[in-house]
Amino acid sequence: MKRQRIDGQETRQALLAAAGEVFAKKGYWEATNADICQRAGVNTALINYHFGSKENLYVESWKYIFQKSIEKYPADGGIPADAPVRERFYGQILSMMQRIADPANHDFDIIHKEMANPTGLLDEVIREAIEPLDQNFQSLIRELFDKTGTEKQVTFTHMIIMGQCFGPMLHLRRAQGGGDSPPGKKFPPDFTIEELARHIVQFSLAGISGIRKPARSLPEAPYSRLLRNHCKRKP
Amino acid sequence: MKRQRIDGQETRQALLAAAGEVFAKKGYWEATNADICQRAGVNTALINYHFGSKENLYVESWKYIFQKSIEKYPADGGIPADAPVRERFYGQILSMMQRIADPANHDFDIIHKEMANPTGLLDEVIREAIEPLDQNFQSLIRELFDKTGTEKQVTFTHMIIMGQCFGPMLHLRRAQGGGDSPPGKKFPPDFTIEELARHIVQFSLAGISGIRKPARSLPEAPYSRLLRNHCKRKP
Amino acid sequence: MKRQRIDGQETRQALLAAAGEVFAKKGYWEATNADICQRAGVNTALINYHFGSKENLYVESWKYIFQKSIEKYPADGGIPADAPVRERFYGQILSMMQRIADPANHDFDIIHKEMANPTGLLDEVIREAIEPLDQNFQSLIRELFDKTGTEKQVTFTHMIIMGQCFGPMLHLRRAQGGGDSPPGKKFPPDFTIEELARHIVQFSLAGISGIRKPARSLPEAPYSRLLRNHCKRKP
Amino acid sequence: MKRQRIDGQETRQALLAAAGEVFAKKGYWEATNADICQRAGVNTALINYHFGSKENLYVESWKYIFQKSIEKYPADGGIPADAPVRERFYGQILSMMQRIADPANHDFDIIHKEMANPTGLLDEVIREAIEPLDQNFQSLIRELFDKTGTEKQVTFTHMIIMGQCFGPMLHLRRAQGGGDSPPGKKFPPDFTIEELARHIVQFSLAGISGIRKPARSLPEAPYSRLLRNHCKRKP
DNA sequence: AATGAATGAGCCTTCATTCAT
DNA sequence: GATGAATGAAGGCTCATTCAT
Repeated sequence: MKRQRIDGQETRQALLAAAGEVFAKKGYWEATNADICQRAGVNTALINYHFGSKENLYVESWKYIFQKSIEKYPADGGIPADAPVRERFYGQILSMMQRIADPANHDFDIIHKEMANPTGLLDEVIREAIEPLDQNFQSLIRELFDKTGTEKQVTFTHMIIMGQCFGPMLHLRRAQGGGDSPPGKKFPPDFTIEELARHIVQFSLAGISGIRKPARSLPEAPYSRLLRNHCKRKP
Repeated sequence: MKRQRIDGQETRQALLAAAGEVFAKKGYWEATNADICQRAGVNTALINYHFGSKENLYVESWKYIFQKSIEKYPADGGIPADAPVRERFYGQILSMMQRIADPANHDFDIIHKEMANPTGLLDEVIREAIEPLDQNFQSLIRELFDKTGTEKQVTFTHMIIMGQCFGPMLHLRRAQGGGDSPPGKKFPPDFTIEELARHIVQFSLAGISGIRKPARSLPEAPYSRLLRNHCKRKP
Repeated sequence: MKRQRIDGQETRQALLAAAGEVFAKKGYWEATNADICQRAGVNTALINYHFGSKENLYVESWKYIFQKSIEKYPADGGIPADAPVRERFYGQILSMMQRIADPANHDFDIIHKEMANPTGLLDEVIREAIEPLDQNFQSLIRELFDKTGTEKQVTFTHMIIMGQCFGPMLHLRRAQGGGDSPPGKKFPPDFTIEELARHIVQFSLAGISGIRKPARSLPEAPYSRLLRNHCKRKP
Repeated sequence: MKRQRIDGQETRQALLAAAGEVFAKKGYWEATNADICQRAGVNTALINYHFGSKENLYVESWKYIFQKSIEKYPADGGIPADAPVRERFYGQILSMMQRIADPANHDFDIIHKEMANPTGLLDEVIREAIEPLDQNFQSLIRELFDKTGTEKQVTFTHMIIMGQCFGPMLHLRRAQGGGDSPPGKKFPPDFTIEELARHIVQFSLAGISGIRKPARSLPEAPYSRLLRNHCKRKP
């Protein structure tokens, strides 16, 4: 009993969506073709028929779900381009966090797994997708520095603000994922993404100000000198 | 031709170390016993002889490399307990980042992989190892708030400062791992861990001040109202 | 080069039959999947494809060969239900012995191996299959006692008549299996199953009569008293 | 820390005894050298040191436990050679059954496993041990026939009386072995070996009489003719 | 386009046996 | 005589992929 369709598009899409979910949940290596096809309700052989290989499906499915994800949560968070910079800053941060936090979205889960356990298969496609967003965000930070920051300060600040956004989201995703993994005491019992985003914005605006005109320069002495200095970077 | 050793401890340690490297590089599922034993230069069956199973080796090897790691980089960063709080803050952050950045250390790589793709095997042992450090750090942040912060503010701040530290380190580890041009395109060409740590401290101290007495409350209007509000939290 | 079949049933049956033979010959633990698949002429992985596991194949194959066996030798031996009890007695005994003796049948070999070396995997399925036959036979014995026997006498008699049937069959199976000179040194050179069955019936009918009205009670004295009395039964 | 002994005899015996128990419980293939040595409290390598191989240990251990067994329960059951034949008959049967039923004895368990699942390793040694007992018993049966029975009648009778003794013992051993395997409704709740032995003797004496002078010849007609006649014996 | 069957490579584990001490 | 460590050969099972239909 074959489920014959007009063309393969329906099957293709079912596979792309199912693959996104399974890859996001289990990662590339633990996910099996059988898993994916079962969830998609199609025959196992169709992955190779439509995509040629598991690797290809992996790439295609990430592109697919990332596109859906970015459509649902545009990068600017809906803030007009002529709004004050703080508003746009808040908009981008909130949008990013909402995109990650939405349990229906899986693109970030896969990115995270790729960072932890790279297959290398998504390197190029993720870079292409993320780079524009990244540069957008970085120029916004540069704007917040109001042309007073060095390049290095901007880069560092960019990196650590991204860390502020992603870090807590990892815990949130874990807490969402399995009902068993302890959310830990870290999460206040009643918090919203908006609240956290506002905390980050407030914290970071003050942080940037602190970088721009250090109230008191961070004391170099007396103990800091003692700190060991093991890892500079690979020669 | 049998390679006989004085006692099994030598082999045990070789396996623990090799396992740490391989698990850190490939993750639990991609790592094969053959990989590990080849790197340790021993017979495949010895994993089961010495540890009973791959799972057990995984747990034991993480405990082993974490202990080495924490010995090399003590949590306080060498700052005495009676030093000013800012010094101790810097000490903990630098120590944490150095511990992660050191290419000879693999404990964090495994933690990261566990967060992205949990096997569950390390849940208990990691929690036992990390919890004290975590609470130490959190009480330090509470101290920085000088009893003025709410519980939620402290928790949020803790979470995002951890994010500041880890976020950049993830990119650094990737840059170290692959043949990518070190220290990765994301990093300024002449950066050091100490420099970044100092940036984080300066940024965060200002951020905490900003949270404690907000210069101007973050503008709620007019655009913020437009922001969508999708994900609160699962009840 | 793939050997494609109309449907999997052909392969399934080939595996069930081959498994029956191999399990009967070697027992569960000595039998290897490779053995079975080689005999069935199929790929090793097909056991897991069709049955999920070696254990499952074991159970399914026993059910399969037992069904074939009982179809070939119905329990009543072809004697109508209204025939005299002695005829039905003979019928059941002969049928049972023929079923065991037939070199094409393997269900009893497996039962015997399970009794000697239980895997436990067939416990339920064998019990379900054997119980009705057993009760049938026991009620027949009760009928032969003509309501004069105690419950214990009936039970004992049932047990030892079964022993009469099985005991010789075990030797016969061994003689069939090995290159031993058939029908084995234990057997008269010109014996037939029917002849042995008739011997058992004649012997047992007399035995039952002897139990019902003991000609002379078995002498208790004088030596019997000397007999040691080690094993009563575990309390 | 080596447990040095004067000579290996102590270790040898410990291994022989432990091997007997383990082989009896698990059979040759499921029993592992590690099992046996653990129970004997000695090092794994000693099996090969003292016996050369697992196979050899198997043979030696059976000889060892059989000797112990036959010493404990002499074949004649303690009945003098000049006692009446019925007494001696009873003596041999009871002795045989007690030897099997004694939970401290394992020789029969191994014999049974060898019959069900022959390794072939014990063929010769068992035959040598059993043959004298067998011939003894057979000549006793011949005596009971009082020179009236044909050779075939004596052989058949011998075989089925052995079956009477062994059959019930198999159930008993199973019931003794694991507390979980259902003893089944077959066993009267309160029975003793002596009682059962007496039942067998009474039954068999009557049976032999029935063979010698059949009260009424077993009816050949009308149904017996219908009985199928599949398995004569292998050509 | 779609399916179920089939394949082969590879993984973790077990275990009798051997070796150096 | 005794020990702990080490070895290598399977064995059961998984899974991406291929093939005939």
